[in-house]
Amino acid sequence: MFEVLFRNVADKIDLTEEEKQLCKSFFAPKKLRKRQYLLQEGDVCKYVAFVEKGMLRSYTIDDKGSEHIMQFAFEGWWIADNYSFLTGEPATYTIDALEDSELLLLSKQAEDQLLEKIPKFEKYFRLLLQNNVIATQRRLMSSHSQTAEERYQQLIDSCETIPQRVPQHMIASFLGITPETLSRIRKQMTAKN
Amino acid sequence: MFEVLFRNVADKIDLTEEEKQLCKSFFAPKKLRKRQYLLQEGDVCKYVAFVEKGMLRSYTIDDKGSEHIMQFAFEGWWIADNYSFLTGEPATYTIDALEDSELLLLSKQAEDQLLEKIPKFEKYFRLLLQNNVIATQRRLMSSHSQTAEERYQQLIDSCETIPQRVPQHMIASFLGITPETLSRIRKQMTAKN
DNA sequence: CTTTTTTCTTGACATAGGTCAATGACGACG
DNA sequence: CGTCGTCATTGACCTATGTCAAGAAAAAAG
Repeated sequence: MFEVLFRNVADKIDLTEEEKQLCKSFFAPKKLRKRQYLLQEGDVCKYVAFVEKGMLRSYTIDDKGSEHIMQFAFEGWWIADNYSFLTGEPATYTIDALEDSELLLLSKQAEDQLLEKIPKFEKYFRLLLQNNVIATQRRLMSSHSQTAEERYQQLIDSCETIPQRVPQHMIASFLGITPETLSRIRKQMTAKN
Repeated sequence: MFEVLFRNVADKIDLTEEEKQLCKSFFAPKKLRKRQYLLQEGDVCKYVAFVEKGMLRSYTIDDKGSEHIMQFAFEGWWIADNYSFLTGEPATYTIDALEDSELLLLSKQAEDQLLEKIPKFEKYFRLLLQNNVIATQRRLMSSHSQTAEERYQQLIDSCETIPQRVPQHMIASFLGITPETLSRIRKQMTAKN
């Protein structure tokens, strides 16, 4: 526990040994079995979760009942319903585990204290958020300017392991297309090469 | 100058009078005429800009030469090519003024100093970024789950003044549809009521 | 005002991707 | 090792939105 987190933190800020020890006290470890929920739509998101092991996803369900995956969170990623966490409003996202997972949970309180005791974390979270904005904006622009095939190609280029760890229909959902369409795209793509 | 900025900052953090004075020194005021560029694709984004007056937009141009608007920035909003600003890589976005505008520019250096001298600003920027993530994620999920008509309706509901200040084809571009489609959608919508 | 440029509308047609339904392929589990 | 649920594939057809081209209308420029 905490190895992945500290490696991740070290990329952005430097922590002393004491700070690391202190830091640990703010997190609550939690294990999740595959298919278990971390957060259900309508509940308040009380934690941001850091993934030490395994993987989760967050998704919304629209009026017609279809799922739309917002995020996959692999080892070393954070996941939460940011809006619900920030405001205390009911969550619009559902979060569940795609594999057996080990998490570090940070409550709002704990986050406040962490930031107060180790202000460097302000910078850490700021940088995280910055990268998140950049990535989400890119995804949006891709949605507006590229075909489904192009987006799929880019996704697997940028993360080769995804097809091995995530069922195809979830990749489709992440890309904003139907499983049928993704299946056809893949067929075409293999035909090409 | 600075009225809009300080009002905006005050929503998120409290500044003393001295801090405000100090703060001012980090910003460079700049006026932009309508249609003038703040940033061109390929140049490095050296500033984040706060809009005191007027409005800007940021957009990308795809391989086929079509524009895709990422953001409109009205009074009280920030705008930049975050990735380019963060990394010093050439910008993928272009930013220009849709109206005569007054800006406050913050360079990377100035930002670093601002954060160092008035650490409260870490929190301010963190909250800004958080809202930005939330909004961009919503837009992405809308793109994946809603029709063009629904997205247009929501946009004008959430910002009634937009159609008055922004040409229709730019709203279309922001929504990720063609001007023709938006024109047809509007026709249908007036037919309904 | 008149001219020019930009923006918006409309029609005819094309196409990417969605929908529905059936079938096959697997892996998990009793 | 059979059965059940999940996942992927495929076909036939449908629909939202894109493309191209031509005008009309509005706004900016002279």
